[in-house]
Amino acid sequence: MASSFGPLVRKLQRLYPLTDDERHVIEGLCSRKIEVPKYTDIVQEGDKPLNSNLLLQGVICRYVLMPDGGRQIQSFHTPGDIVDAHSFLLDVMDHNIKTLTTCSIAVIPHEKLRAVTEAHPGVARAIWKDTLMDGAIFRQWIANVGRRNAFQRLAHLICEIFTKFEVVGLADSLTIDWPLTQADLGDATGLSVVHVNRTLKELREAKLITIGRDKLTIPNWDALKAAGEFDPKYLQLGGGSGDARSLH
Amino acid sequence: MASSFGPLVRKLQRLYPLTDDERHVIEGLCSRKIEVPKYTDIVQEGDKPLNSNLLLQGVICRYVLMPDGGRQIQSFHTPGDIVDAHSFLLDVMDHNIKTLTTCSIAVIPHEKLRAVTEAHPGVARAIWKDTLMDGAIFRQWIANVGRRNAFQRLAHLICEIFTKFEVVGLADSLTIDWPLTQADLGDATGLSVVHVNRTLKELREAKLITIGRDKLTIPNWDALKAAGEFDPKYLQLGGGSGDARSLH
DNA sequence: CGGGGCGTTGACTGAGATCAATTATGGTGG
DNA sequence: CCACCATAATTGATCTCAGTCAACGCCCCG
Repeated sequence: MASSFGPLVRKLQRLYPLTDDERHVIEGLCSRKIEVPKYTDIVQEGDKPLNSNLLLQGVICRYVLMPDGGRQIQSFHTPGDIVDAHSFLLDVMDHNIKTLTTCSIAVIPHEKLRAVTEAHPGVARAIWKDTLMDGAIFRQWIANVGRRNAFQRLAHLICEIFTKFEVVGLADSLTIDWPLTQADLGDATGLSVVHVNRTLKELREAKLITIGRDKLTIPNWDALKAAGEFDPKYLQLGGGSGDARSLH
Repeated sequence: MASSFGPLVRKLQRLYPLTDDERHVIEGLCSRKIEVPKYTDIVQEGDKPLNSNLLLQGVICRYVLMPDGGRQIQSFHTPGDIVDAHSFLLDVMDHNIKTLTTCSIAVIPHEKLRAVTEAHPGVARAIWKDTLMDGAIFRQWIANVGRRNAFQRLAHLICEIFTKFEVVGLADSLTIDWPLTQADLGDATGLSVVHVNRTLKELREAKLITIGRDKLTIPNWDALKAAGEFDPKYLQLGGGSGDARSLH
């Protein structure tokens, strides 16, 4: 029934009941569509953007560079995510955003966002809720990096990514297209590349994952979930009003 | 001029221009005021709150408990913070919130929040922006825990706390009332208590901090800031329309 | 077919955890 | 006012997980 709508409407109505009117308003937010090649920064620290970016296709990460040259990835994003919704209200970017694959992106001017959220409290609330969910994921990452060992951290992160893929229909049963290098994984979990490599090997040997030719397979979801202490509650997949497909 | 308003209005108008009307509406959000003793959980994981809590006085932390009994603190809060604004839109709590001192708290019913944000887009935007700033702090913490060593982590955290205190007038020149135990610091930075102790000693020996009798003094702000790579940009103290006191 | 990025492995090092005492510190009841 | 107890801070000794350094293999792409 909602198949004529784009990924943002599909996502938001999973979070929040939307009227037909609101659905059309959201669909009209996008001003133009752009294609962005792999490994391209779309926003950089210090920028004062006038648009937000809705990811339509591909995978994107958010990261900061440390003074010593290190990098910390703070989140990954899948289609339907407004990767920098917060730039609507926070004027200067405190991090960078980069594509990890070729991406298709819809550009949403802040002035449109302003007009629409002013006129439609329901739409404002839906997008607000979306930004709050990002916050919930950030909090999880703090705990992941602060209190889990390498094995658990990677298991948890892989669970999160897989789930995000699955929700937007990018999982083929037990496997997904894997967009990350081991360096990316290290920068996301606060580990060195070498240690990521060794820990992935352990995960493979424990039969929790299979990696081959840009594909990742999770043969035993429950085992990986347990290893990473992964509880998808924080991803807020339960509530909302969308077609509540049961996951896993 | 705004002295007749409470800490929330003072904070929000620092973030966002507010009309007189909006100021009064915000002031009217609070339904009742409660006093909460030290070390008391005010919200717990799994709760489905019907109210949000505005901190009027005292210090509060947000934390999760890990399966192995460990604890990860995810944020600290000072007066003017709505410590669980997100519970307005995310129905189930994925973490706990606890007082670290005796606290005075204003309870804001979600239904009031709903009515007010629906009728006043400016108020909605101000509170939304506030939740986005929390998100910015979470992101900083990911980087702090993921990519800095013990010395830097503690320096950074102490800078953040001191700044938050200063903004709401809780700093007496170079010193503040220090509400944290070393265990708290460890749980916030992902370090063990023992190592926190040793690292604080280093910070003392480097003349970056002084701790005595529940007071913390920062004799050399610039040095501590440099040690923690602290850049207050993410706290969004610059913009807004409040009386822009220059800090430091 | 050569070079650069990424993955893999080994050897060594080190920051920070863990274990175990000991010493403040502060609150409480007699 | 003091004995007592719990909590927090401090210190030493030892261990370990993860970082660093270095080399090598693989594979894709020009």
